[in-house]
Amino acid sequence: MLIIEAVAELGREGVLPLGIDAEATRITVEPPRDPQHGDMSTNAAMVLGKRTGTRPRDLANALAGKLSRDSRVATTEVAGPGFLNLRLTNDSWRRAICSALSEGSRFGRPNFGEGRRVNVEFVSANPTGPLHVAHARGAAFGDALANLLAFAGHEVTREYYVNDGGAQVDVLARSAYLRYLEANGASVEFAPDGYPGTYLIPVGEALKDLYGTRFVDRPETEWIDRFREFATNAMMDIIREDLSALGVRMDTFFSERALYGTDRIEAALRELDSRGLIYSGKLAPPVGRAQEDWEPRQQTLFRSTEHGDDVDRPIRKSDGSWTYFAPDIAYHFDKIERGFDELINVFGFDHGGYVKRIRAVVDALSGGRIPIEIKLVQLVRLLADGKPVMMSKRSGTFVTLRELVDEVGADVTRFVMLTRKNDVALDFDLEQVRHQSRDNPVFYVQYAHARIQSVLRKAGNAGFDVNDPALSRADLRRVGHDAEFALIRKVCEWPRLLDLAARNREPHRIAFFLSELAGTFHSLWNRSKAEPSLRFLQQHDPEGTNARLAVCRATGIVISSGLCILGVTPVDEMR
RNA sequence: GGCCCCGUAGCUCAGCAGGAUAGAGCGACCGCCUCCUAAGCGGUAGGCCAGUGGUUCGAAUCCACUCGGGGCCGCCA
Repeated sequence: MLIIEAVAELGREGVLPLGIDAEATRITVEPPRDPQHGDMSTNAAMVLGKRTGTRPRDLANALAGKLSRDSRVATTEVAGPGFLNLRLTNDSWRRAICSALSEGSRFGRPNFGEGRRVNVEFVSANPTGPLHVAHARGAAFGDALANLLAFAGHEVTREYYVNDGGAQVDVLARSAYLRYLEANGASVEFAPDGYPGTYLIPVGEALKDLYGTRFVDRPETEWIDRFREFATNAMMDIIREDLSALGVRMDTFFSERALYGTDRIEAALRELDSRGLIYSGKLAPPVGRAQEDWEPRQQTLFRSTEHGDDVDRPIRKSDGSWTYFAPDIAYHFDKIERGFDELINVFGFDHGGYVKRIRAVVDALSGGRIPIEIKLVQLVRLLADGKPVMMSKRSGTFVTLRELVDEVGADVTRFVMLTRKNDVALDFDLEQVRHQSRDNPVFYVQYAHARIQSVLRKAGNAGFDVNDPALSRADLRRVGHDAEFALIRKVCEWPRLLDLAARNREPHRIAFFLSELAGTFHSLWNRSKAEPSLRFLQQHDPEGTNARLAVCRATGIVISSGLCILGVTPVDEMR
């Protein structure tokens, strides 16, 4: 927050004459948990007192003397072991609202990204079928994180790694072949590891339209390449549509298959080899698990233990072919070569075992220069009538992203998916979001925004100028009630919250904050029923109305930009 | 056996780059619509922050261990 910055600087200035290093990093200036303690609180005296051997309370008093001369500081108070509590003048708060109005959707934007290029890889589901509910969480999280980082000044690339090179797409091709035979009138039976989902039926029909009976009863070698490519493309079309239904648009789809036969994999391995990280050897059998059938085999290994992994990882099978890990190495090498300053991967929790080796690869290939963060997204349980909805991929009846979005809408899906930190399991209660009530956090926030828009519409119709430039000139001395200041203070928390959310890669904080802000707004709204002086629109008092409209609009700006970061549409009215 | 996540009010969860008396919603109880959307709001009750040690002026927050719950791990991707 601007005010925090200002106070922090003042704090340093105030401390300097006392001969203390201003770069003391453990000094914090933040709003205290208990508002009774003022608007801002700093532990500076306690931290510095320790260093200099001065009594914290004496230091705090000295600081208070300096700070109380600033025009923005209303009162200072030394409390507890040496906290210095500041109360800002009402004008400081009013100025913050004005700056919110003049900055509009840029209000609160942290700029620590400084144009750094960040690659956010997310979803990256195998192209073997439609996206399901867990992917929806990864998509909502990854996209919101990308928005958040972009908002904080990063140059963000959203990327999807298409695993179209492994055995699973052969299985897909065979399943598509069965549907193709079916379209040609045969009766078929799926292998236990096949993909029996009905989404391949149209693919089989399309293949029949394309090839007629040409590949019926022909050996696999004749059709597998064509069928794999056709089916994979069809699946990626479905996945793109699924993402689009959720409002997610990728910048890049990176094909694993495209790495093969181009020397890309070999080049990445040469790079590792040049760093002495490739060797031929045998892995020890895993401890503590059934190992009767363990046969040590000679294979090519990556010395990932040099970079923090628990064991070295195979990159060639004993028959000389690549493991799935080999193209992963090449893929991350490619990202590094594309010049990103930072990599972020969003994985499902079932990929927790790959975190260390991916980190090791990036660390090794970039010589430790490119930071990579891997965010694991925990599982989602859908609840209907308070009971988990059964999701079975095997039977082909798993709940798809599309079904969920069709049922509750993209906005609800995204918001609810972001009401938990990424690494905590999430219960998605279908019943809850069907109700338009306080239970439904999406509704609650949307409702606040709709009320704000409604007020502004009515004000506009009544002849008030509700454009931001006009409102930013409002005389905010006309607002001063506690309930109004509660809202103003909440709005002013936005920049600090954004900064924390972006630095910690925690978009869920925005969802929680918006709920709180909406609550503060609804509270003021209802106070006005008992106290008509709090009502926004008052025809007989145009100047006061302008001032209250300014606060109202500032709240709307924050809700709107918060929702946009989450990828949720701010609505103007409830229907 | 190893690794990852979690354990905070009856329930669902915030808070965790250490800070003062631990917060919110739901549920329970008591209230509030001649007035911009009551699809809402106010109030009351409710806690050994799993446990034990450690670091610190100060720990729900950091570290170690223990106990509980969930998940992942073998040239399958």
